[in-house]
Amino acid sequence: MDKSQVFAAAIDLCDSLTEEEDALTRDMVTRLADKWSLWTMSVLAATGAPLRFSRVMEQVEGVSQKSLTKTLRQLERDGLITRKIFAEVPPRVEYSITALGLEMLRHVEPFYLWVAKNVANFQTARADFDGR
Amino acid sequence: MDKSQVFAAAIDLCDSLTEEEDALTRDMVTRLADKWSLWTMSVLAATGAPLRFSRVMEQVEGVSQKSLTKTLRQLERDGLITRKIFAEVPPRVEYSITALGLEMLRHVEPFYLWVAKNVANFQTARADFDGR
DNA sequence: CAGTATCCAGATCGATACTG
DNA sequence: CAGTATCGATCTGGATACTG
Repeated sequence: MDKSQVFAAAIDLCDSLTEEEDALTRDMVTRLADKWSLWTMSVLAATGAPLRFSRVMEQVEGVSQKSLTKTLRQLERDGLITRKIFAEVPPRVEYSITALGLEMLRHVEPFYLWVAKNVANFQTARADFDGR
Repeated sequence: MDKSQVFAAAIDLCDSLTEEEDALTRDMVTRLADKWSLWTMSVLAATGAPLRFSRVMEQVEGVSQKSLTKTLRQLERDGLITRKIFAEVPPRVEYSITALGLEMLRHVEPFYLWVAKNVANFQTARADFDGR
């Protein structure tokens, strides 16, 4: 197997991006890692229907109101979810996953599953490393 | 299409993990997103041969010595790269990608390519959002 | 050469309190 | 109900200086 071919396509593609596009790509990858984005998206996808702010907050256990608000705004800004406001009293706001958001989840899932499946490998690697 | 099936496997798998395993899984996903890990791994993979610290630093443009050291240690700890020290003066240290590291890159690549290909979608989404 | 040590700026996130 | 505002602890990463 030729190691140099792994990720080569990604590197080539990366080189073809402008600085701005590259920064945005990084940004999207980074989004994966922040504490609540992926979880929030998966809740909206799993529900398959619009969800109010408070329902999302219930399902994303442990998130603070502030962090959830920020997470939802970022996801909305990037076109991964939609936010619909109803002019009612008390106010109602509904969040839904978009087609782009679903696409993103689909492309993340294989990687995520692989990591979870290999969790034992990482545990032993760390044990070996720490016990040296 | 049934939205509720997207990412469902990941959620199920996630539920089956212990708290410790779940934390580790998050950790690995987070590793992806930090500023230099993916880039560093892709450099080692693309080279396909052991690389000295200073060579890695040249190719991962913009990384500081401190950040590169930290990145390399984390990757080593997780079994994604190896670090070989030669008892010479001046000291020589060589880094290589592992099979596990290559596997990880292979599972990340599709997602990464998808993001890069959709960079225009994200740009217009942001432009729409900001101009409202 | 390949780090370590120290300092510092900025971002992140939770807790808490307040509001249209 | 769905936020915003503020504070503080914690983390991240860069710059700089020093060392086996």
